[in-house]
Amino acid sequence: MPPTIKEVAERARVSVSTVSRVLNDYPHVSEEARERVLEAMAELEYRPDVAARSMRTGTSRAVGFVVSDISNPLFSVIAKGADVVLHPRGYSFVLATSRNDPEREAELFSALRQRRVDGLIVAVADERAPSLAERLATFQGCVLFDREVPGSSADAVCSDHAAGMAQALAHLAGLGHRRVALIAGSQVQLGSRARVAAFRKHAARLGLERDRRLVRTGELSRETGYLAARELLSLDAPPTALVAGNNQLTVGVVSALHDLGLRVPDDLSLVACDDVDLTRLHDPPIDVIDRDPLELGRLAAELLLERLADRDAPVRRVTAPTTFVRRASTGVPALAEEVRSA
Amino acid sequence: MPPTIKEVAERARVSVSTVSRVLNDYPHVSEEARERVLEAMAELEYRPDVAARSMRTGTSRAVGFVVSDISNPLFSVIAKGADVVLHPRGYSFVLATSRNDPEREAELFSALRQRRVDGLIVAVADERAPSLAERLATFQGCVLFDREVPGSSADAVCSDHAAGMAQALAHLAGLGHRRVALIAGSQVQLGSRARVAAFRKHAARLGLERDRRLVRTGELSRETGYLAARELLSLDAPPTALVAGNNQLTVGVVSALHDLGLRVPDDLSLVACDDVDLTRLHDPPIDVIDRDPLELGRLAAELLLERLADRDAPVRRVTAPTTFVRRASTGVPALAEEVRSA
DNA sequence: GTGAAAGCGCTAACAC
DNA sequence: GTGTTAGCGCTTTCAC
Repeated sequence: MPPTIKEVAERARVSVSTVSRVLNDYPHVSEEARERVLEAMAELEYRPDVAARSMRTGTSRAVGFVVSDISNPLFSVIAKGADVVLHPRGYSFVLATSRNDPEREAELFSALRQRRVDGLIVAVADERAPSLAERLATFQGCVLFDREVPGSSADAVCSDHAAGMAQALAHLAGLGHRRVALIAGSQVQLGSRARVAAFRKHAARLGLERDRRLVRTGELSRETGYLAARELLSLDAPPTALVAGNNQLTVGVVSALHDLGLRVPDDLSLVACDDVDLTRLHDPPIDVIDRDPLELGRLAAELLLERLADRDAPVRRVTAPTTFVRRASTGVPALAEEVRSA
Repeated sequence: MPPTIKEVAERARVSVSTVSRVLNDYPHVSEEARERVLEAMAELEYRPDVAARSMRTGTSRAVGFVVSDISNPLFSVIAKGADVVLHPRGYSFVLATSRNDPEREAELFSALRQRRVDGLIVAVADERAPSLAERLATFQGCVLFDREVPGSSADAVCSDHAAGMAQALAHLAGLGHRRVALIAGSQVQLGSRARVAAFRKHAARLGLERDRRLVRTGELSRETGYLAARELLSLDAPPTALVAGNNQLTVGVVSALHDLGLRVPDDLSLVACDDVDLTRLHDPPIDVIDRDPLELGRLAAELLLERLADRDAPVRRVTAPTTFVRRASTGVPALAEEVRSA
């Protein structure tokens, strides 16, 4: 059994209240008492019981991290970034995965509240889920990742998807592409929505072909990426360039190209969203719209800590940059055109 | 404020003990009372407070997951697998990352104990860390992943590294390789130790060249993989085949080959340990010694739950299979020999 | 500057 | 079959 505050008090020959005061850095404790207490705590390797403390104070120094799938490298790196700032501040990290199912997610929120986690870092499955804003508001703090919940006053960290998409499309247009396709996620999540909107806007501005069939949305999975890529490439007039709107979609797209025996960039130019080992070490390396997920995790954690420190601070939504990284998966469309007409 | 057991009791016109009995499925409750309680709980959306409960019972229905780095896909997939079995049983998942630092890890154990987590799933940083066995024993249950702690009676789930390594080396030997190198991790972790031991044993059995310089051990990082690969390839007599003993090492090795302008399998045959997107979608696809990390996570969680259900059950160490998956990154050494002598 | 004591929400004796 | 109550380990008035 771990030592209790009572044992520390006895050993230090003071009352439990004095020990508690030392523990919580209260001012009115004599130097002498404080020292005896500190000594006793060290000798017993005393650590205050979190459950008891949280029952008294309503606070637990734990935060929930809710994402669709922790094995997605984007989320696992964000988790790592958040941990980097949370851990030194004494916060624990409760992981929960929603599988992108709003009902399961609601259940997770409930369980996390029951655990009295102080705050949440969460990429909600569906921004329009019923009474989501109210649910989120039951936590002392909540930071949305790349999401926007109607009616919610939650803080958020988002990415400037438009900037990277604009650069990528400008690059493709400059290369001579006119038929560019996008595979993206569901429109109930800001991240995917922003990518689609930016794609449409900049495609129009750059004079790319407007063809609704060139924009596919669906689940953010490998399967969707695979199927969408195959469908796009079997169009009468297939695209000469493709943007994969998420790391899982990219995996599917690359598999599809492989199965079809198509080479990048000769047969198709490819741009991925979010940099992972696969995009960096692919042969040839894949152009990406990149962002810094470790930094996003850090930012989210910092926002959350600030919120927990001051519930009444103004709502903050911070936007982190994305940039287009040129590598070797994009080229002139000429060859692809030839291949097609051959 | 969430509803308390008292409010439920009042609403159901029973005492708190009856509510508690219903909550904990005690036998002696009248059907009528039970129903009124259930109804009241539903109406209030009551969820028992975990802190209060855990203070009373000493149990928290939370487990700690301690690994070096959650962004390593092996660990994030194991986490996912464990979550699949833990979540439906009502357990929460507290994530903690050690960065492979035994001191930090000890600190994490202490924090997790303070949180009263019931059990641990952990890949310890250093099996020989001082009083590690005792530390682990302070938890009601503990499952080691691919580790063996001297003097500890913790359960464990391990991989049969020897089997996959034997198959891989037999394959390479069959292709005609005689100089095969291994890059692996530190010897204070069973996983790496087993791979090195199996490599040495089967290399000897198959009559491969014995050259100490061909076995490199170090940190399980991309940097180590990169540097070790470059060193091996600049040997007077470089290896004709290479086994990368971990997914991070593989990333480094592939980078090194890329920087050196070397192609697989023409210039070097490559076998990786653990299958990831990179190995599957590399051009050419990389041969791997594979295992099922999702299943490993499930297994670990099941072992832990069984331990928590019966502290006195016999210690269990389960071993899951590994298999060599032939793809396209290994070939006859002939060409490499020519290249070298040219 | 310090101690005594109430009480956070729950479970588990114990009494009836 | 049900209610009363002590107490888990802590924080926080309130006295002194």
